[in-house]
Amino acid sequence: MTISAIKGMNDILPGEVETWQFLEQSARNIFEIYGFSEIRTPVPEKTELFCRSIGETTDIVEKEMYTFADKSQNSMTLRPEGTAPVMRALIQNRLYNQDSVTKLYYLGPMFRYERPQKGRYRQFHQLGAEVLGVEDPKIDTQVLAMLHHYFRSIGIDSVSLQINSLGCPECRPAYREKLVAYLESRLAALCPECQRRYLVNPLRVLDCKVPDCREATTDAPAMIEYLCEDCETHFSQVQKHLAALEIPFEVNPRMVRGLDYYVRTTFELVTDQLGSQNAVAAGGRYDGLVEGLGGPALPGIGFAIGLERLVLLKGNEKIAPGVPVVFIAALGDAAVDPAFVLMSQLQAAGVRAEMDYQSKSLKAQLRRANKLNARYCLVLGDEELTSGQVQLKNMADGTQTPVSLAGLVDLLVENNS
RNA sequence: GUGGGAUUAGCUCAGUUGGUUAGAGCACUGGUUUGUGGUGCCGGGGGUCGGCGGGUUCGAAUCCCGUAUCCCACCCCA
Repeated sequence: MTISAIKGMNDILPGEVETWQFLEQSARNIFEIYGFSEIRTPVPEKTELFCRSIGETTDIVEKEMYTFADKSQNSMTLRPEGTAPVMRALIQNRLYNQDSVTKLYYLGPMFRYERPQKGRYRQFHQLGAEVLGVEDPKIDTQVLAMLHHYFRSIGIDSVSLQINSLGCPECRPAYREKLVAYLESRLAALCPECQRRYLVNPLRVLDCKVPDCREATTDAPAMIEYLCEDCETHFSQVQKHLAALEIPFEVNPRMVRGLDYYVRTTFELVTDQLGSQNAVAAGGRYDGLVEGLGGPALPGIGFAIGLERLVLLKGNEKIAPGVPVVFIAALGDAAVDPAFVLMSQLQAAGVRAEMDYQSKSLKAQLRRANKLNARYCLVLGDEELTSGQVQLKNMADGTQTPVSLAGLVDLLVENNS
């Protein structure tokens, strides 16, 4: 039996890794324009970090974390998301002391123990950004503008932006009571799952996908109708700024978050092209999180993009792999070593050169040159070695140019640039 | 955690109502033709039919049960 990768954890292979690199490089370019710096944190963290930030009763903490004890019996967890570790690093290293605004982005693998399916894996990758220290709604809009800019730059337009406000510790409790009372009056019409959770997590019921539940809750009270004055102002300012920047969006009063730390503005970029995994990016404001983790009372807002989902969206348009500039075919055993030296010289000079490492027939070598889509091809045999002249063949149009072996490197270096 | 589908060559898949030595295309490889490659033709290697356990049968790749993995959906999320 051969050894296979762990369930839900995938290799990223040549042919698809080019798409990843493109998406990552584009993100670095765009995020830098908006003043973000990269931060890299460890993959495992103390389990407590996630319990305290994400919330004890969330699905992630309750049943999806990769938690284990190390040899000293300390409980550690492979990070299931990126925000909490970044906040931990921010507090530990006092990054907030540099400036009144801290802008960070991260990129890396996350782990959740779920049943894998399209666009959802046990090891997956998130690309996220966080802004700390600004409560002004302009920063909410700024973050959304950057997200919008990024998606435009990578050529994905099949997503739409949905926003909502979850209120704050001032106004949410009162709303929550109203919602629970409403749900209690409709309890019989809800799906069993919602009947179980309406007390623990009533907002979740609004996001239920069972048609009957949606039907039964069409006139449920919405958080945005019960926002306190400050939250109301904040939310309307975000929308005003979005309109000013001509960023299309729609308000979805039923959108909720799976993590407990979110307040006020929340948002998702959704698509209809990935089956049931419709969220490609999501995020929101988390004003109490840093303080809750023992840091200063810093407001924060951020998002995370699911890279596997982004790759799936981008996937159709394959990014062509690099092609060799020149392929060297060796004719006869005596030419193999000189061909190898020539190839090495070309590579050392910065020219992408290829040959066949095994001694094959000339036909097989040339077939490989064609398969690799090399731009030029030359045959090196006894004749060429004694005369010092080779025929450089242009594979596209078939034309041949006589070139001296001595001048070949210079010619190709020039041609390459 | 709950459902549905799948598993046969390196890859994509056929294999009819169970019936002898299990097939195709691509890929790989040898030869040949074409000016030293792209085309055509002729050959070749490669599979104990995912694994294990069990059942039905004269006979199982084929039917049934268990188990593993993958995919898809639910749940949830990015």
